[in-house]
Amino acid sequence: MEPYETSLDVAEAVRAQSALRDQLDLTNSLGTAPEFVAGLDVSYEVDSRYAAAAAVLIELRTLEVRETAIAYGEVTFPYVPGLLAFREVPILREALGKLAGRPDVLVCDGYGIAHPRRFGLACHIGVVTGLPSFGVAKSPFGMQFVDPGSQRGDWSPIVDDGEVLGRVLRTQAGIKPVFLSVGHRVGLDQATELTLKMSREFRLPEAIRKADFLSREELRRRRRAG
DNA sequence: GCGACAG
DNA sequence: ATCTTGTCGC
Repeated sequence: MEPYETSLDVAEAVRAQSALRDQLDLTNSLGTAPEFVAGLDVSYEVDSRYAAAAAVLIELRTLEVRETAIAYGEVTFPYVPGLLAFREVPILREALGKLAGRPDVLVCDGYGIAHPRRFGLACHIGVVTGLPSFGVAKSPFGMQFVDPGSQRGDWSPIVDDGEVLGRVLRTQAGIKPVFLSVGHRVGLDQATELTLKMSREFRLPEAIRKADFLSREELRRRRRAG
């Protein structure tokens, strides 16, 4: 069974998710100094059927963009909370495949293991690419947490059923925090460190921000072209 | 049964 | 996610 074939219904997707979860590696395999991160994001047309995905490769040391890639196409799977990956992974992989450079780690707009079935978008992307990955989400997704301190770098645990699944992390003083969780082959401390490193100026990590802008720009460009 | 619900 | 104006603030 192909993990993301277009004909899956919700029940089949849940089963496919469960099968993929068996391949999840929660061990940190990032070295002390990863060099390149690829940020991923998807923007949708108004009809929510066609979308643009962006992959932005940035150099961690400088936060400068090294390379970008775009994919555009129809998204068939509906948005179902907990199954976002079945909607976004195919087009994200297409964008990723256009990158010539190889990222050391991927950052997704969404959740990793802080997920109802412990297997969010960042886990999917990590497992299917084999690359280390983690997720940075903008809203709680029903997760239980207490507000972290107001300073940059302050965090509090995301807990579900007594399990620590991630962190609510303040990336900018006095600004709404982000919701961090690991995807694949990355430790929570490493993901936290990378997120802070990439969020020097804004709430969201640069790689995700750039991917967001780029995918939106692609939609605008196509609208203007016809 | 009803509301909540990453993007 | 996306539809949307003005507005407050640096």
